[in-house]
Amino acid sequence: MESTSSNVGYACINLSLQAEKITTNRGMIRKTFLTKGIGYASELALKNVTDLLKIIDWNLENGFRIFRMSSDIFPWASEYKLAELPDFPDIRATLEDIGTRPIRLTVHPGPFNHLAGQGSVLDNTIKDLEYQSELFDLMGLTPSHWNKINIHVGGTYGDKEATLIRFAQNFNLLSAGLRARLTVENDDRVSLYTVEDLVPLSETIGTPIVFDYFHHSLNPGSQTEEEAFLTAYNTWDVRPVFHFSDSRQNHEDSTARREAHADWIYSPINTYGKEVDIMVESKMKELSLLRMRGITVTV
DNA sequence: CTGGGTCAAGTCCAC
DNA sequence: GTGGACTTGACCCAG
Repeated sequence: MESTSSNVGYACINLSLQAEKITTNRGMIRKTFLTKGIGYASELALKNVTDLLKIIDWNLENGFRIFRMSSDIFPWASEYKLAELPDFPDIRATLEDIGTRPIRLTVHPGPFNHLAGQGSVLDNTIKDLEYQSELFDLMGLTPSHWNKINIHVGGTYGDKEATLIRFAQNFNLLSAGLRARLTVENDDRVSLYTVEDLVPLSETIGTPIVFDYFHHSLNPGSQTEEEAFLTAYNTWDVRPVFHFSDSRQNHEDSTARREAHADWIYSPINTYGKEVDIMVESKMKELSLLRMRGITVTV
């Protein structure tokens, strides 16, 4: 459901509720899945979805109107169809309930998704992404970039441009709903993709670019932050979602990897006069946003 | 009940 | 060449 002004949200985990065992990350290792099968997967999925609704309602009560869902709500989702789960009727009813809430939901599927990949890598990617899209369908949400399914290109295979062309070709293998939801994000390492690198892809397949401020700072290419921000901004057909985090190395632990995210947020977020939604990626989750409130509002 | 070892997936990179 | 990291550590079991 669309809201009319900029929002700030966080990803996957609510630390306040996690302390009360309210979580959407219940899963199992392979051995357990092989022993217990989809009956147990169904049980965990129902608990995850039930808790997802609780987290969403907590968000609304606390003024958070955008949230990134975990990609692991359904354990071993690639191994069955959702409708096969014994608890599917309850799961579906809960997802429908979630779909009525006035909050912008997004997902960021795992780093194993490589749409430019080949063979089983590509097959697994399509399966995973389609399942994420099906979740939004079950929530009754019309396919659009409002509920983005955001991924990285995931690798260059030794040839950045050829890989983007393969990504664009494989994009045509996806369902219409998934194509309407997919977005791509700039990478944090210089061997991978800057915002500028992703522009031709975006122009070819109409997929908006998610601008990640921190990744840009580590891999700016030839653009300033403002230029990359505006380049990405102009690829969107709804209000963008951009990612923000601070550097752990600069703010908390000088020995940390340069790509590591800080626990908290220290810097103001410059949105260059534009209305955008901000997905904050900090280890302290909603706590960092509560602490940030009133200090760094420059939207 | 907890600490430690282990855990689906692909790619890149530091060691 | 191995292991860690990635959008998020969680699961399992021996003790």
